[in-house]
Amino acid sequence: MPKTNGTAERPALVNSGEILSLIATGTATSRSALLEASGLSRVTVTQRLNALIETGLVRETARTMPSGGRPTRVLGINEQAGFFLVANIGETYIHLAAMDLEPAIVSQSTIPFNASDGPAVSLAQISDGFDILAAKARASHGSLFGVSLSMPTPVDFKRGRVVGPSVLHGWDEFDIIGWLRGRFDAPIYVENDVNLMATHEHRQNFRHVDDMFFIKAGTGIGSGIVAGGKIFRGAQGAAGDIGHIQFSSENAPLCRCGKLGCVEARAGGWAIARDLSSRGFTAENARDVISLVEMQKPEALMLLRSAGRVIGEVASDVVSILNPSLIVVGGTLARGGEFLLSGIRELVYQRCLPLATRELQIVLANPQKDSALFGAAYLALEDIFSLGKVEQLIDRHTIDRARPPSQSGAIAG
Amino acid sequence: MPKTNGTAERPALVNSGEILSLIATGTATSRSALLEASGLSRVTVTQRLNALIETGLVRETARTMPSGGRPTRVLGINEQAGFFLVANIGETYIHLAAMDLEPAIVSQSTIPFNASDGPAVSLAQISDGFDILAAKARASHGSLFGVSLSMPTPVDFKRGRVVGPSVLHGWDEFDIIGWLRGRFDAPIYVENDVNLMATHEHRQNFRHVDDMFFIKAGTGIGSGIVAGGKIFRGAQGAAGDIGHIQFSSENAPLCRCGKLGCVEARAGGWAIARDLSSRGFTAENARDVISLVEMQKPEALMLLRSAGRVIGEVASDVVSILNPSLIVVGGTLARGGEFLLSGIRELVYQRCLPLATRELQIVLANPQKDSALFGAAYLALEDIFSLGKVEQLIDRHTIDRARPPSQSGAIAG
DNA sequence: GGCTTATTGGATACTTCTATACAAAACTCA
DNA sequence: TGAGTTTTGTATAGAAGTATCCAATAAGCC
Repeated sequence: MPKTNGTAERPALVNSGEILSLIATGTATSRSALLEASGLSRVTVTQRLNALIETGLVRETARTMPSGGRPTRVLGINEQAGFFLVANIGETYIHLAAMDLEPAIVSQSTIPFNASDGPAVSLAQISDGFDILAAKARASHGSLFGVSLSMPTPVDFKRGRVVGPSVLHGWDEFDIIGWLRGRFDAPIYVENDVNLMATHEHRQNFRHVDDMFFIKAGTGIGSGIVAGGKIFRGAQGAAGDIGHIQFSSENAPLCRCGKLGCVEARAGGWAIARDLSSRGFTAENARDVISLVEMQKPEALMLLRSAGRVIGEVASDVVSILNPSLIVVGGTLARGGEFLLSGIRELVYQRCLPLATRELQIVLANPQKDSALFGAAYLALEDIFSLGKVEQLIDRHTIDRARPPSQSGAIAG
Repeated sequence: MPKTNGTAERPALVNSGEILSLIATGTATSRSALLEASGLSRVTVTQRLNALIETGLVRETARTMPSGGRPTRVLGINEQAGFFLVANIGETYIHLAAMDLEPAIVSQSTIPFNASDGPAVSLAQISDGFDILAAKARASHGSLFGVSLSMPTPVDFKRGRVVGPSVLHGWDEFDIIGWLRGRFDAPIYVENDVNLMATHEHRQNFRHVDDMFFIKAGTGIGSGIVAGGKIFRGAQGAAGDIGHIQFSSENAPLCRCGKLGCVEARAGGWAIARDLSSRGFTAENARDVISLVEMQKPEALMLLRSAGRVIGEVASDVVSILNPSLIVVGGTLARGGEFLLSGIRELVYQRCLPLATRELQIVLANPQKDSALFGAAYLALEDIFSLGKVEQLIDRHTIDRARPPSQSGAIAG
């Protein structure tokens, strides 16, 4: 007896998940590549591919790839077959967006964020904002494929919770996924913002780099580890917490965390702002620091370069421990360009053994404001299209399509 | 047309690799577990399993597991179906062994090692030693399944070469795998000894820990990273090189590597021996240090504890960066027990955020001399039985068995 | 000992996938 | 323009795997 789900009337769809996964992840984007990658026969691949194209999930793109003979048609997922709802929770605002499967932003909005409101209130505000974006997106982009949240705190990814004390009082151990499941009928993801920025940078610009280290130098300092092409999270999801590594020395500055001499207290945006303030400038955070840097104030340049050396000190530890082939420096301070980078490079090349540095690249991230949003979309995208879970997506999609031909416009609120 | 290989006459063997892999890796060790894990039907599993048992690769063990009804028979690979040749290259000696698939040592030998001989001479000596061990092993343990080498230097695992300048002059970039392929017709592996010790410790005692950090504190200091259950090697295979992380401070000691203030120059066995010598003791290496510790010499105890604090300093960096759930301390200095461990614990708990330490365990490794050998065996074992490669093994094994006629002439077919 | 439970083996009809061959399509290059 | 090359589609027979039913087996439990 066939399964009692969306694939019931389409036998060829039953096992087509593998094909969809290969296309979505970019592992195989032509019919012949699919043949090789899947190990299936041409008959089977053709059959399943046609079924997928029929559902609208996959389409033939206009592009072709030269082969010597008849060029191969490039396949891709139809970016408009579904959409994600993503949110980036910042310090004082929340950035919401509906994103297609490219991923690209379809529509977006911003709402104020008050950390003291607690999770239930803020999640309700986010959900309300999502509802508005979803109503628009549903008209042009099919159904909701996933919800993905970027948090400015450590997150236990598996459990979908903020962990450890942080600026977000009341969020610690709050069941975010559980709460959102009550409002949205789709897979839900919660992840730390730095890991998402690292994901975006990797997928967008360095997809073929196996081991990458991403440093976010902003008001605070954090990092994301890409090991074997995947985000490495550690036991509690706290991996990459380089901001509070301590260096012992005399007159170690006091950190926000209560310890002395943390990296962040020496090189974070707030620490540089602190030092600039004591020299008579007005600066509170990383953005203020960068403004002064852009005005070419010598004190700001000097302090930024010196911050680079501090970050370079941790970076050299990381290089010794992880031996990445690429370090990407992002965050607000990265807008300071070479003034920051040169200090990092200096320390890494000074301290690390040549074996680890001879093929090491240290570069700036693309300054992009929505990096965490894109990372959040990639996270959802890749999980949803992963081998074990695609079949669910296919079911979901075919059922949704079977329902209304959706011509009549308005959606009630 | 059937494949023209060892499985030609046994159709049921053709796709039985998955079954074998599941059993060998311990993922599924009973018939019902195999059914679930493989997703195949019982008929197919039974058929393939029988084929595997017939070849002698798999056998039913005497053990059973209670189930409420008829207990399930526990399956396992037949440890005597094949053997590995493994070698651990030390500073002045090479430890050779033939190991079964348990893995357990079948027979062993030791030959002197002279680093200045160069790779060709030493590899020839190793191969000669292997030949003797193999001749014995072949009589009782089937055919050679793999050759695995443990090196006291950084190794680029993928390319099978020693990389970076080290104590082993002439070995840098020498094609070890290529050389050994001329002598042995089996897969060949070369890996750094610390990674192998970490592998052994993980597989033997902490198989279900995902993220583990292994510190080898001996004459030198190194480490092995287990991330997601697998050894993490980094871009050049140089990951885990914590011995040469520098701490800036006044009167930083000079390291063997030419830099100032490396961890090894502060806390390595040779550094403690150096400090003990300057206090009138006779000590050259980690073993000498431990002898003095075992004699309860206060100076030795003090220096060991202080070395623990230095190691703890790097360990705390590692905890911040990787967030492991377990740190295992091995190597000769670990024989100093709590005197070493307490210093490590002290610094880690002092420096790291509670989130990262609240479930962190810091323990001593089992003091076992052959740790690297076992690690080398596990390395070969797991690769050979991995999903993509088992089929080759089956071919190889069935051909080998078909060749030497045990009784007389032809096998009925 | 009988009852229950769960594993294990085997036979059958049926579904799914493959191998193979042939044909058409779409590009390059001379 | 036509030959060469590779991709793509489809029909067919046959191989491989599954579902299902029935039966035997080996424990624990009362």
